[in-house]
Amino acid sequence: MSFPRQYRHTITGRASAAGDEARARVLEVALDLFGAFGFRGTSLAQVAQRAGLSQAGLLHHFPSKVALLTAALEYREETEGSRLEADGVAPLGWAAFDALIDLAARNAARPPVVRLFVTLSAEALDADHPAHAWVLHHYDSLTAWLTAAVEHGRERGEFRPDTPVTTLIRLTIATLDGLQQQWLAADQDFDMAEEFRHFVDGQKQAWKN
Amino acid sequence: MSFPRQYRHTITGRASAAGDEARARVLEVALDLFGAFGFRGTSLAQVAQRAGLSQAGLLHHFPSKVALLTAALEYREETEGSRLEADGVAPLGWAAFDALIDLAARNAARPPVVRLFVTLSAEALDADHPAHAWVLHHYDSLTAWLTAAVEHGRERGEFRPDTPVTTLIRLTIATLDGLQQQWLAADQDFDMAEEFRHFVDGQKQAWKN
DNA sequence: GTCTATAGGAGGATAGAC
DNA sequence: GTCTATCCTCCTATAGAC
Repeated sequence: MSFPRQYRHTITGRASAAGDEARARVLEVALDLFGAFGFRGTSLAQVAQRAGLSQAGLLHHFPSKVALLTAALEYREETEGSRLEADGVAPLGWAAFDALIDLAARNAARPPVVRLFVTLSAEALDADHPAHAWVLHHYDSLTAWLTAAVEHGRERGEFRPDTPVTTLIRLTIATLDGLQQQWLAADQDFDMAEEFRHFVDGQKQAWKN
Repeated sequence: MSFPRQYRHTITGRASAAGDEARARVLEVALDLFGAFGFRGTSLAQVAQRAGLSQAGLLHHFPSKVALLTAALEYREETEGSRLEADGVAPLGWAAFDALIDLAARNAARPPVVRLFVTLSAEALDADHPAHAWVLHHYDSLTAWLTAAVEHGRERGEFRPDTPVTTLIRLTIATLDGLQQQWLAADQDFDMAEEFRHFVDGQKQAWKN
C-alpha cells in the first residue's frame, strides 16, 4: 500500500517550521477544493484565498497546479491515507473484509476525504488527466491487497474452494465505491459502513468455509 | 422512469429537417465530450469543432452551455435512455434484477454512455452544478423503480419476509455504479454484466423464497 | 442558419519589488 | 517567503454581416 515514486515531489529539500505549516495548510485546502469541485473546477486563486495567501505566494511553494495536486495526493497518502492495516499488520482472509468495513466507518466521519476520492476517480478516468496514474494505482493496490488476503485465506481453508476470487474482489471494490458515491449524493443520509457490512455478511454466507 | 419537466428544453417549437439533423449531431458530440472530460472540462469550441460548425453557430441552436447540457441529457433520455422496460412493461420482483443485468450488458456495448453517467454523477455531486438535479433524479427514479418491483415481489412471496429491502436496493445500485467505474478504469477489460449477474445470483441465494 | 469578430472575464504562470 | 502587477491564453457569450 505504499505510494509509487512518481508521486513523490522533489521540490524542497528542507524547509522552515513555518514553511512546513503554511505548506500543510495549503495542501489541506487544496484537497478540500479538489474534492468539492474537481481538479479542473478548482482555481489556484481559490486555493490561495482559502489558505490565506496570494496566488503568487502559493506558486512559490508549488511551481504549478499539477505539482500542487501531486503534492496534495502524496500528503493525503502520508497522513491519513487508506490505512487498512490498523496496527501495521495486514489482515488476512476474511479479516481483510472486516478491515474494509472499519475503513468505511472511518471514512463516514470524513466526507471530504470520500469526496476527494469519488470526484478525482471519475475526473481522472481520462488518460490525460494528471491524476490518471493515481486512480489506476488505487485500484491496483486495493485489488492486489485483497487478492493476497483471499489467497492466504483460501490456503487456510477459510473460503469455499469454488469461491470466484476475482469476481468477489471486483464486487467488493465496486460496492465500496458505489456506496460512497450514493452516500454523498444522498447527503450522507445513511450508514455507509452498516450497508457495506451487510454486503460482507452476504459474501461470508455464500463463501465462508 | 419519465424525465422531469425541468429538463425539457423549450427553445424551438419546430425546426427544419436539416436543423434537426445538425441539432442531433451537436447533441451526440456534446454527450461524448461531456462524458470524456466532464461539463467543466469541455469547451463550446471543442463541441462546435467536432460537430462541424463554429462556436457561434452552435450557440444559435443552444443559447448557452448549460442549455446545451440540459438538451443533451434530455436527448439521451429520449433516444436510448436507461430503458429498463424492454417491452414497455415494468418487470416486477426478481425480474427487475434480471432487467438490470440486461441493462449492464447493453451498456457494455456503449462505453461512452457509461462514461457520461460516471463522469457527470461525480462532477455533479456539487449542489451548484447544473446537472445536480439530474443526478439526484437518477438515484431517486432507480430507487423508486426497484422499490416498487421488490415490494410487488414480496407480496407475491418471491422474497423471504426478512429481506432487508432498503439495503438490498442500495447495494444493488452501488454494485452497478461501482462496476461501471471500475470497468472504465480497467479499459473495459472484464465482463461487467457477468460480474453483476454474480452479484444478483448471490442476492437470490440469500433472499429468494 | 452560419459565419467572423470581439467583448468581457477568468485562469495559469512569470517578473520583480520588498 | 510573500506580495503586487502583469502577460498571455482560453473561455463564454454577444454583435452584426452574409
